[in-house]
Amino acid sequence: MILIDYKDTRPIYEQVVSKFQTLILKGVLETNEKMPSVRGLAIELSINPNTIQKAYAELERQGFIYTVKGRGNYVSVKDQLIEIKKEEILLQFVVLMKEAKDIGLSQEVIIQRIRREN
Amino acid sequence: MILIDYKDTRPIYEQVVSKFQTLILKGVLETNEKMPSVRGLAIELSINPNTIQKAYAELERQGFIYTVKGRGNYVSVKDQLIEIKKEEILLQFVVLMKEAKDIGLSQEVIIQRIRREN
Amino acid sequence: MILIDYKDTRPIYEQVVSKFQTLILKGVLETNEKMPSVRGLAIELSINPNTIQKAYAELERQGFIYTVKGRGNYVSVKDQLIEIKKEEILLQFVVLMKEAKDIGLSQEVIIQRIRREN
Amino acid sequence: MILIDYKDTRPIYEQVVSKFQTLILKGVLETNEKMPSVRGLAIELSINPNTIQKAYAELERQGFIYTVKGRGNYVSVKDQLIEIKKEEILLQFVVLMKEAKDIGLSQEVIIQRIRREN
DNA sequence: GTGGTCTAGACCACA
DNA sequence: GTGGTCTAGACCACA
Repeated sequence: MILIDYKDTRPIYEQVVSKFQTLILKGVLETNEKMPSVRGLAIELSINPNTIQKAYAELERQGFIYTVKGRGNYVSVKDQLIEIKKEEILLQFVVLMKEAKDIGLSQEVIIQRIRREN
Repeated sequence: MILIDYKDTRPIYEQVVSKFQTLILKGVLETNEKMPSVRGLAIELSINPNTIQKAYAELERQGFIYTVKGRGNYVSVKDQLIEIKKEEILLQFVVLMKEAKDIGLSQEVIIQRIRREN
Repeated sequence: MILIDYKDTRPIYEQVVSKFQTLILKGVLETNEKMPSVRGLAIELSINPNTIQKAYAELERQGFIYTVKGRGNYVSVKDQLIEIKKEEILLQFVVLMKEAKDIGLSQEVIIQRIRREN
Repeated sequence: MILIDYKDTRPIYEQVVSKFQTLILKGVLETNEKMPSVRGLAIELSINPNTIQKAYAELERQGFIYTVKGRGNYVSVKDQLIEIKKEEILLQFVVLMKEAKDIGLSQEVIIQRIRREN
């Protein structure tokens, strides 16, 4: 389900976080579904359990999963997540647009390019 | 001219690089203008000369400045830099657009938002 | 595996870069093989870890190695490196040939000498 | 006669040395002709007399000029210089050829390329 | 353990 | 004065 890319420059725990975000947002993992156990996943990927633990803590902080003590981790309600994610991306567009303007790249050129590429 | 933000998670040398990139791209520092000396800037910002050195080496590698031994560092020809930067930003827009589509954020919603905010 | 030559006028970090380039290009170090650790090599050569760090950063920038945080440095895929290197050397031949012509050294004399020596 | 290129990465004195080598080898400056005075040239190029002094010392060491105390510097006998230079270049070819072989670039490919480019 | 960043401070080449 | 290199040593994130 998850593969670590050792040539990726990002730390492993960040890769794990990002992979699960995608799996959850795309619906591969469904609302309230159980996440793989920390230990089990660590063995499967041959990485340190601390690293998985850190990734899960981050996913919980971001609201993607919730923890039930003694039972494990579960996927949060998806619809709310998507709304949050959408806002984040819109914000990134606005920030990038500002950078673009600073170096004389006009809104219209960018909008044209976005339309062309998609 | 430059301020270090100790709450910023990025390393200091990276902040310095990024600040100067902006100053150069915005034209605050002009082509062939002398950069602050390594030692002078280090004292002004109360950071170690090695850290400035590292930032300047990176700026030189990226083509933003050029070094004359025994004389100092100078700002490179700006026009070429801007063209490179423009391409980079357009690429980021395309990447971001792809992410947006994956979670069902339509082109038109994004374009509307960009137009509204700017 | 690596020896520093203190009579060499080049800085130490450059010698280290150059030695590893050779080892990688010659195949002594193979694709995905682990590089010596920064600290370990520093102790072995009795030089400062920062100096090794600088050399490794340069090797990474040039595409010879890749870094996995918390794990170490690894040798990159070799084939691409060799193609780049070949082009560089051919370019150097052309430049040198031009210099030769400027002082009246003919193509044929050079080709003869190369053939004799090799 | 001589122009300093401040974007050149080489130190100024080295640029001066290299410019005069070319002028002498190409015959622009003839055998026994007087070299420009250290002070005069320093003023003309707006650089430090120490720098010119260093360049002339290097040219003398390499046999390109000779010094007459109280009179100035003079261009050496050209024919000998050319022979020395030719040997140097041939040596560089042999060294480069060795590098080429190490990465599997054959003599014949190089000779072909040299022939094609010239 | 492993690499990345940073400080304090020295010494060198070059101008 | 100016940048470049290096040492000694600390602290941090990551595994």
